[in-house]
Amino acid sequence: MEKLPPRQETILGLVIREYIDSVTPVSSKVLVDKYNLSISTATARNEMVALTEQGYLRQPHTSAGREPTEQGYRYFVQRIVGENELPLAERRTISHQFYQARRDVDEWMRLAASVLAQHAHGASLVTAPRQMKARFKHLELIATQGRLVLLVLVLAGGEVRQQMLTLAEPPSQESLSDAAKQLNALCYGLDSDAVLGQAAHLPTLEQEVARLIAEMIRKAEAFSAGEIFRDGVTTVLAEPEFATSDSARQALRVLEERSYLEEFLAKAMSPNVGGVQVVIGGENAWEELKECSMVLARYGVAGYSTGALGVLGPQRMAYGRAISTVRYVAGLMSDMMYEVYVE
Amino acid sequence: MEKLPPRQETILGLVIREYIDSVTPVSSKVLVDKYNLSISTATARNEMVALTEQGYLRQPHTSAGREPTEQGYRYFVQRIVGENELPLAERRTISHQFYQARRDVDEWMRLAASVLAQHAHGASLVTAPRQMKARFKHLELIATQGRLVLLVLVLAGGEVRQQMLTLAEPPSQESLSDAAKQLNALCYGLDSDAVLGQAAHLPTLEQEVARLIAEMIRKAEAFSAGEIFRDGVTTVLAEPEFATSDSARQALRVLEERSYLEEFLAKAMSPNVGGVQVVIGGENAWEELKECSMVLARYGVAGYSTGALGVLGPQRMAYGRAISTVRYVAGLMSDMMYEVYVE
DNA sequence: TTTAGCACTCTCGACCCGAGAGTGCTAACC
DNA sequence: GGTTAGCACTCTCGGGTCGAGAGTGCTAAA
Repeated sequence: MEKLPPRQETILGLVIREYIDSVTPVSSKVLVDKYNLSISTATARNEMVALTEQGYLRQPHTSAGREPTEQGYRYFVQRIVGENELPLAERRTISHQFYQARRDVDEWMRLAASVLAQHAHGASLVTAPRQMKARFKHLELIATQGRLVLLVLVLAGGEVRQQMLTLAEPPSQESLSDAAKQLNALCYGLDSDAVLGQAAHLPTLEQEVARLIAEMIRKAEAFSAGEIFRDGVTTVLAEPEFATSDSARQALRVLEERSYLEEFLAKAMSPNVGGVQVVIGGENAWEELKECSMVLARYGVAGYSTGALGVLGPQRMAYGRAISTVRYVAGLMSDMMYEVYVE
Repeated sequence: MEKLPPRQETILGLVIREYIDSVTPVSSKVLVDKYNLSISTATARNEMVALTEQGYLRQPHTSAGREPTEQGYRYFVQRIVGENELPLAERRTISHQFYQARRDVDEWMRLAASVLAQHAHGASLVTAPRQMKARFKHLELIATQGRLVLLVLVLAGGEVRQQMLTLAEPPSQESLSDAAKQLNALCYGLDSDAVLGQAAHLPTLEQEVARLIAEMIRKAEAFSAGEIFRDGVTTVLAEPEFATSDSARQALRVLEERSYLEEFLAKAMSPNVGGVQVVIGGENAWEELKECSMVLARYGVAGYSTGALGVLGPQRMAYGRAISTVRYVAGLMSDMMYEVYVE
């Protein structure tokens, strides 16, 4: 993306800022008046014509003001907003919140979603981390009623998975504990294949459990069964862009449908500016996100266990805020996960 | 609610059915034509006047058709829809889906939400079950990095909770295992107070863990940290009632905000027709739900571990379907939980 | 008690119109 | 050459009008 002449850049930036504020096409008059430009409206108009011809601005109709195009936003994000950090006060608040929740593993992602929604002013989403290479950490077998057994599997990294298991006959808790003990000793630190390898030379009960475990580990690698946390959906729906419920519904569908989101986040994985990826208007590939933008980042420990988090808003979202918030929260989450991750 | 004369009841039922279909005020003409009534439009009109005077129907404006009032829906639900069950074929499909997921405890609620949304044609919500009287079942202490310890607590009923714990100095996995073993033996089946009682005469590490456990158990009783599963939100937003995003947002807010929902479900706990509760138009108490109705039920094992599930839709939802679906799914979930629940 | 007939009412969409905002262009100016 | 004042032109938006159509309530007859 070529660099624009300084004055055009200034004007583009101001048009975008003003548009984000007012959500109405920006006229040359308000631009000059509101921002005390030392040029006349006619000059501003000339520059705006140039920007329109180059595709950075658009007129909804003749004799209306200008509004930014996707290309305009992209230039804005890449060249104008810059790499500013979140204000110290906000960073303090956020890190304090995470500090207070540091013990409650279940709470981390919920908190991340809430913080993102609040500080980036958008709908946030946070996926539970997925194990790149899941490994066995600990197993617990618990007798319930009759022939049903509850299998609790802890993976390296602390992820917990549960499954039911039906045996041929009611087991005693002792026999289960023994089996668990043996498997714990045998499988510690192993991956899915290795666990399966162990299964071969084991008694039936242990063998059955081992097979099940191997499958659970594989599943954990393939898909995060963990949920997707959301917050601030209502807030973002209040934005005038979503006044017609049709576009609201489209945006929501993306947030709701898991498969969709997975695909999307996969594509958005490739790291960009400081690890933060900005997707504007679905980048022509996502019909549903035509009117939206997303600011995304991955978090976690690279190569082991990572998830994605981000913010969705209308195209005219406050990119600066959003980018720095997403970057900061992703960093915090990564740090916390690093501490828990077991070598 | 008094019983209406048979013909009025018929007409009320038909008006509601037709309104649910067409979402436009129902005129005497379409009523007589479409349902082959053996009365004239004038007679139908007379009855409709009577129903309007009694508050079961309403005219949006003079010389428009009639639409049902909340009172009308309520009569419809209580007297007309009856207690019909879901068709066998659908019951089979559903129970088969649950059967396939029977092992995957994590999947149950997600599945319930999906089934409800699909079969009852509304936005569904399912809260994770909450322990009425949570008791200790099993504890696992896992060393991570440095002084951090991951505490995995399994409660009676299979609910799993995780917490981090920071010790004064890095522990060995053996010392942790020993502590866990001792506490498991000591605390099995105990409630929060009893666990706290045990804490007094224990070495520091065990004592600290025991206190933490007691607190976690108490928390589990007070609030379901477990999430709320939703499905079909997008579908219900497509309904014409929610065309203006304002009312859509109001309805969504109820679905999004946890505290809201908790309060709501608490109120809706009192059992009603076959354990299923129908809340129409927020029953004058819930401003946000003015345009919506909900069909709710509790599931789980009474007195031990229960959650709530239900469907939210526009006031003109298909009550018959919704009620039978909710009842059936709640029943299935309860059965499955009963099997897992450990006496 | 039911029904045919009819006058009456109200909504809804189409259309028109004028005010106002904002532009693009031209010509003068620095 | 870049900048600016002036001006004609264009398009939207809100309000008002109007006629068609739908549906009612009422009356009187069956």
